[in-house]
Amino acid sequence: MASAPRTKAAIDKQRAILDAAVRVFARQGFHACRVSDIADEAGVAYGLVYHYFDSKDEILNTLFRERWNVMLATIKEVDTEPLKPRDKLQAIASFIVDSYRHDPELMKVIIVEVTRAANSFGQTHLGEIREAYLMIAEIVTKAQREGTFKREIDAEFAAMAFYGAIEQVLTGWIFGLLPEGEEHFERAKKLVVETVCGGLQSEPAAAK
Amino acid sequence: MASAPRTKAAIDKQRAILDAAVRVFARQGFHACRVSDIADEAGVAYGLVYHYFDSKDEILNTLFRERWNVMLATIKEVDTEPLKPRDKLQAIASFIVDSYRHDPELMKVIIVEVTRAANSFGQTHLGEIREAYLMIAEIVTKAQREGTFKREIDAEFAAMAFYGAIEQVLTGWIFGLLPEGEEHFERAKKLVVETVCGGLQSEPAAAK
Amino acid sequence: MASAPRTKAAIDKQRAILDAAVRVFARQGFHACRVSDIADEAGVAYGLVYHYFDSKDEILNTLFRERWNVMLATIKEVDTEPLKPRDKLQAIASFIVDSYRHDPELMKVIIVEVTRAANSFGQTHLGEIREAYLMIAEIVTKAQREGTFKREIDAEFAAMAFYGAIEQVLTGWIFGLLPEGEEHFERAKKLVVETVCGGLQSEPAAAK
Amino acid sequence: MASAPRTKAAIDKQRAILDAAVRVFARQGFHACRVSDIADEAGVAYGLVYHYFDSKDEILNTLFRERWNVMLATIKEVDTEPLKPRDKLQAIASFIVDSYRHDPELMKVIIVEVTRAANSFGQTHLGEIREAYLMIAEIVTKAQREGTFKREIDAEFAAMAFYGAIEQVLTGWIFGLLPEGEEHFERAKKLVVETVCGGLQSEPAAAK
DNA sequence: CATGAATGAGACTTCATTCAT
DNA sequence: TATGAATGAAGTCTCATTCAT
Repeated sequence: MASAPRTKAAIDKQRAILDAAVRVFARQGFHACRVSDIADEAGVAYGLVYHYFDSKDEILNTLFRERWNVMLATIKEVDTEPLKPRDKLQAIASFIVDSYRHDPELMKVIIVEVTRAANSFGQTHLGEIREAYLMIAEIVTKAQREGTFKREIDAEFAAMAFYGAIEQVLTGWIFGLLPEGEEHFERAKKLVVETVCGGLQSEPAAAK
Repeated sequence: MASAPRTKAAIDKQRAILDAAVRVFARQGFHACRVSDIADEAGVAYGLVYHYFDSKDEILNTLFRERWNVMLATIKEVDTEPLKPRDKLQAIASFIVDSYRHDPELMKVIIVEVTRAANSFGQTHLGEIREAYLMIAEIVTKAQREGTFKREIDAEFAAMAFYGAIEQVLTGWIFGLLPEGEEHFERAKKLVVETVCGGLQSEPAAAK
Repeated sequence: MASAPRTKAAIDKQRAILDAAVRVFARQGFHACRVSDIADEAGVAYGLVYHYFDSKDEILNTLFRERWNVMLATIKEVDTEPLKPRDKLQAIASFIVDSYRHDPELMKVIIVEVTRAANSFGQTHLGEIREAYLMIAEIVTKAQREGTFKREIDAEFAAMAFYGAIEQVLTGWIFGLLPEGEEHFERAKKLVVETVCGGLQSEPAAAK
Repeated sequence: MASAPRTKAAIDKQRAILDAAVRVFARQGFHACRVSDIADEAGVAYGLVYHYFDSKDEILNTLFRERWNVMLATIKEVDTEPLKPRDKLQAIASFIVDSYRHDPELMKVIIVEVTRAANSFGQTHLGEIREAYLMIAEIVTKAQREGTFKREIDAEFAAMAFYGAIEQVLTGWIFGLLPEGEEHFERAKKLVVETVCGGLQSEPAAAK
């Protein structure tokens, strides 16, 4: 960080810049926006952005880390609770959907600019991203050991499928391909877990 | 297109540029690479790229359309065949995985630069992308009508989850998070369908 | 000056800033360093630098004038003393070398940033710099009148050669091209005068 | 170099940029001028400067090397000729003065921006600069071995004094402190050698 | 006196695109 | 078709200076 803010007011300014960056990144995309757009959106002078951040990159890195750390902490906490595997996945799915509900622009930025950006920020945060996948895989592994989940589906693979399904639903909202709104968010939480855990097939068919 | 190639040699040149672009986009990312990088990779003069393409954007657009049209055609064809819904999804999953197996760089480019790029190419190709989702959803809808698939999971939603699961597996390969290789590709085809159609839960648990 | 310091403590602060500036200018060069570097080096707040100085330029100007005035005073004094011309030049050479010995960083700054900076500070201080040359030339002129020095070498020219020889020796030390240390400093004082006054040629050859 | 020019016309353009840079650097100083000033002076588009050079720095580096290599070659050649030591130094002094006469702006740039720039370009070209000093010192060393020059003055030291005397004369011209013109140039060539080799003192005085 | 946040002009550099040959 | 020189708009980052407290 270019300069650690010392006063309360300074911290607020830094926050304002980060929040403005979310809006601008979400609206225009990281590459298409200019640092001056962020400054304008935040209502601060151009130079102040560089007073608090070393570069445009660092702003996105900061945004990603802030949110991803919450996610990692959540998954970690969920895993320690006495829940059934499916409920653990349900809690994670709910958290991610709620993250989107709470701040869709931030999640858009994270998904569009980081978790799929194999040549730029995704690479930078590979370790942190992988950590989330591994923790989910761990939940699956435990479920397989206790017999709740099928053993023939590799845990790491299952984790990717699960996470991918959720992220794609968010992508659907982001692109305007799926309907948004309270009820849809709640429904999505259930459905994604029902899909990945219960499967799309009806019971009789599955019982084939 | 800047200039439709007439001669055989010209068509080859254009192809060489497209193929070079795939490698360069995959290696450096669309934004990070320069048009001169593509020319160098293709072994042609800088200006020639502009003889065959109007812009850097058009190169990516062309690459995407070429591949996506094949995908759309495949899904369309699959849907007309007398297959069980799950086998249709299996065929689609196989096609996508094979696409990656056949040309991982191209698929990397499509996933990283287009299907998740909500502010740039993703927006440009939104119609085509949606078309694929809708066709998959249509398969699900029919399956639900005939009772093979559960009706409580919205077809469009199911389509997104299905597609997202596959794309995430490809993303795992792209990022080096999942192991690649013939056997893994084959296994992935089965597992993704087993996960989404059959569910992660073991029968007894599901039967609960 | 931005604000003439009144209290003893204030004077010390201003001195600390000047001393810090010498170190920073010597280490990074005037252009490459930032005002904040000076503040950091001095251990004072950024803004305080501007409390004592109007600009970054003024700091260097102050440093130069402080030292150059001592030099001018010294030359002036030397000239009034009842010394032989060569001894006068010897005294000047000694003063300059001692200046370097006493504060090599300051002399580095003066030579590198001022006396050769034809487009910036050198131009600003042209009058003062010329004054030194003229006083040396005056010594030579008198020596020529009294017959101690050859008349065929223009006094002004001789002054430049003399001063240039010394400054180049200092440059050699600054660049690490000539060995430093007490004995070298002492030796340099003698040699530069011996070179310029006595000449490099051995007597027989000169007597040719 | 950013791009090696291939055609005759391209080489001319590159030359035009270098020549323009000399004028601009000499007039405003390296730091004070902008790349656009160089482009304007050369009558080319801004971007073309970067087509031929990687950076503003590289332009100066190129200018320095071009000239300095000629100097090194000249000194080397002079040293191989069957001349008396003093005549060798005379040849070198003449070459430097002629360099100034031929292209005073280039010499100004080299002296002001490189040979005394201990923190930037001087450091970059330290090796090449030292090489010149060493070759001159070598001439002195040989002269001392054969008895032409006094042995009590270290050769390296003498080389610095000699070179410094010349450079200071050029500096005098650059600053407008010494009169320029054909006759002065010719006179300077002789005087600098007479000063450094013969000494300022008149014979009787030297015969002390 | 002292602090460091705030400002914004300015410069380098990049690179997509055009053009003359 | 083919080449690569030429163009210039645009964006990031720097940093001297100002200002509110």
